[in-house]
Amino acid sequence: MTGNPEQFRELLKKNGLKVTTQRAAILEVLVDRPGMHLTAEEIYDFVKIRHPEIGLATVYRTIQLFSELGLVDKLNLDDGFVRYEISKESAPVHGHHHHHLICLDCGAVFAFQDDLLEALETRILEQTGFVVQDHEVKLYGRCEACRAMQSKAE
Amino acid sequence: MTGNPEQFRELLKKNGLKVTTQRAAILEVLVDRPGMHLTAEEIYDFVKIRHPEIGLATVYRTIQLFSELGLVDKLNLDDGFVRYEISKESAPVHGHHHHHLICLDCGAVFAFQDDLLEALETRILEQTGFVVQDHEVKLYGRCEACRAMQSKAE
DNA sequence: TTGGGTGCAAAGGCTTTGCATGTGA
DNA sequence: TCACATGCAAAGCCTTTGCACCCAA
Repeated sequence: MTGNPEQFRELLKKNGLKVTTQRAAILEVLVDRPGMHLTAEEIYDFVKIRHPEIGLATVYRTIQLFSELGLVDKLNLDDGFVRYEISKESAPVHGHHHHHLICLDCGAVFAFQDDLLEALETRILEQTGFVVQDHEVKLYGRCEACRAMQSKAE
Repeated sequence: MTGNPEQFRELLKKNGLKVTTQRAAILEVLVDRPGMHLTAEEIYDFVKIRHPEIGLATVYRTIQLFSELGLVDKLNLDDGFVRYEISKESAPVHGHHHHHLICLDCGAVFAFQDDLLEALETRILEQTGFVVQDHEVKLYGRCEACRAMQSKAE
């Protein structure tokens, strides 16, 4: 999670990067909101509360940096925004941790942990010779709350 | 596949839409290239060969229309372009047909057919009450050709 | 000291929209 | 005829980039 400031400092230093107020502030916003899928603008707004001087460009640059360092995961819901959340893994390893349930009614996004895809990946390797390193799975449907509301309305 | 012009005319008429030269031309470009993932600009370039008068805006509008009609599937490779391919299903049904293998080395995109996810969807329903209607699966890794080239180089 | 980092504003690049004109039914 | 469709150009919108100033190390 790299909620540990010391780990964060080390990671940056190790890559020849500086530990700035802005970077720490952006990380904090993300660490405090695990599982939320924030756009750059939303992150910007949260950071501005405590650091009004920050620029949107810095948020974009920092998020991209964090993404390269493996600190955040990207999520694209095809609504014109790229979204970010703090990575489940702390290390810069491209682990298997992308399952998102997206409700077509209310737009809510849920996470789901499952490693069933390992079997699929094995089959792909056998049949095509393609080695899977990472995956992104988006499942569209209807969440429990929306289904309950719908059946009540009927 | 709706490679059948008659089906295409019927589908448009049924929705109160007109069968225009442009729409037919764009569909033809897509039908002739199954499994290719074309950007709007690429479709535009192909259509222009035979119909130089067409405008890019028409391509965007038509593709969006086709998407709503279920004639094309969208694919987002996070490179700034939205890509389209003719739908495997002809009907406006959101079927289960999204598995893409994306090579991190050469960028090639392969399709893979598999319904292993049905088991995952059942599990999700049981554990969360979320009903999955459609899914998009992107698997990132290394294709056979790139792996072969790599091992040869070493 | 000094090279990386930041803020601001301008530029980019894909996509959408307004509007006058064109055209299928 | 006439509502829908098209072309062109302008506008939108998210994101990136240029540049002068700033500040961790």
